[in-house]
Amino acid sequence: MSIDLLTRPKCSECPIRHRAVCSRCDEDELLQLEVIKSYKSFAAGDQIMWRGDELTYVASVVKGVATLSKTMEDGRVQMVGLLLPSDFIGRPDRRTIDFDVVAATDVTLCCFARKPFDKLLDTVPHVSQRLMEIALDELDAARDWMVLLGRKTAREKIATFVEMMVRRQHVGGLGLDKHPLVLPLTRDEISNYLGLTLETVSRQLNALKKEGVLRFNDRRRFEVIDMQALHAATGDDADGGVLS
Amino acid sequence: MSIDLLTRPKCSECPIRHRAVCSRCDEDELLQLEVIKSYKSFAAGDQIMWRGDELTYVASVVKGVATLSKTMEDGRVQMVGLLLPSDFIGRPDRRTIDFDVVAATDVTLCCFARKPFDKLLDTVPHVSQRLMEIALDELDAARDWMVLLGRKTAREKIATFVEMMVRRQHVGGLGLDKHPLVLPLTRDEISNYLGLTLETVSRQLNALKKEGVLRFNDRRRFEVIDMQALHAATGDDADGGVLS
DNA sequence: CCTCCTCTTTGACACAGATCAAGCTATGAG
DNA sequence: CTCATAGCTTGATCTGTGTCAAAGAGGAGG
Repeated sequence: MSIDLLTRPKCSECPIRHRAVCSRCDEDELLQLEVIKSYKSFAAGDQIMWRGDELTYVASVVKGVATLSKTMEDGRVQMVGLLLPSDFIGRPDRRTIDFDVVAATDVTLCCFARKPFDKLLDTVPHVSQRLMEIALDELDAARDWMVLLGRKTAREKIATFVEMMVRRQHVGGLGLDKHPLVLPLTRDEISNYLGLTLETVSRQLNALKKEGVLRFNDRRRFEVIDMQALHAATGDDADGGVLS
Repeated sequence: MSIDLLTRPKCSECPIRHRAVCSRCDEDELLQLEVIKSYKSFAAGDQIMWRGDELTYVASVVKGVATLSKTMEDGRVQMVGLLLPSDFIGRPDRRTIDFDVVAATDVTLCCFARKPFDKLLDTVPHVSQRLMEIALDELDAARDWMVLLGRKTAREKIATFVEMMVRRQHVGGLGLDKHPLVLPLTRDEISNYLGLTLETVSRQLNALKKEGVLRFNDRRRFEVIDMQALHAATGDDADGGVLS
């Protein structure tokens, strides 16, 4: 999965130092990019980009969680994407974005200036292919989310969300689907992601707790007691469980 | 808008006869494709592709309307896309699709065999760029739809849908945002697109009729009496109205 | 240690939309 | 012309979530 788009740690101990590589040929063709990349940090709650902003750089999430969301005239909010480490912001040939990007936790981005990046796309072959893959992955994710938003019950939405958190942290992280899992969003943010209210999120989360499916230490830290029951509650096909 | 992806009418009177062109350089670089393309027709209701099918060809819709939808284990259905004339089916480097494609009306597709098409992507530069644009357009559309599914009321959903039908038929068609508009989907299909039940769709549509916003001849054919009221009912920003 | 502030939980109640159930209207076949 | 069928409308009722309100954590700063 898109771990090595354009940024990859030079050594695993120092997750901040990335280099640009081509994931296809696995060579440092793009080492030139080293020169023009930079890091930006944002505190939890900071706005990273505003809807309509000129995109002066593209970026990859190194650390933390950011949200993409759209706000209606009257204030209703729908989150349309969640950026975890290794996810990418930016799109070739688009000067602006049509949603807000906000740091949900403290976030570090690895940024590439727009112009050189665009030129890169023309010169190095496989990079644009990689970007296409990313775009299609996002499209698939968006469509799955449409099913969730349009047809799933509150309980199924919550279970799906939790399962997704488990999977993403399992893959990126250290293994062990149990002990050290984190909910990187507040109840309110989760509700905006799932098309619910924060009260409903709270109730459903506590229902799963009461049933012994989840356990919470903190409000944010939890573990899954009964993975099977969790999956059963998602409403998804039986197989989709462990697969990427 | 993506009218001239890979298929463009040779003359406007004969919309069936397409040739492959590169929309960037506007040259017939791809005329070779003439050789390997073919037309397939489907009757309303026909399944065009099944979820998980091997994609042996990519295609462009010439005539008619097709739907993309996902079905949950227990039968709940969510439509995740609507293909109108000039829309494209298929994705580079993906062998399968994860949803069903069904003909909502009689449909004619302009098909290109998979293999030569893939090779084309490697050789002709701007085609893959065009595909990227298409993918990003679809992604934007999917995200707008997420807002609709997650946050809009039944009335807003219906109004948004109708407005979209007006816009799409206005652009592709002959002009005149009035008289000859068609609802290419049944109430049931619309409900699956909007995350509602068919009864709610029927009620909301008739509500708009009773208020004098719409008028129906047929169950399928309608005209917009009060465009402004329609837009006001969508819940969208004031400006988005007439823009592409 | 206390206090403020933000996030969360919990309860009571309301309502939009789902569900269930007839009945209606076209259209096409025989 | 009649019948059958598929799609649509309309009504009555139910229910899952939203809404409103109040009170309970937990952390940060003094």
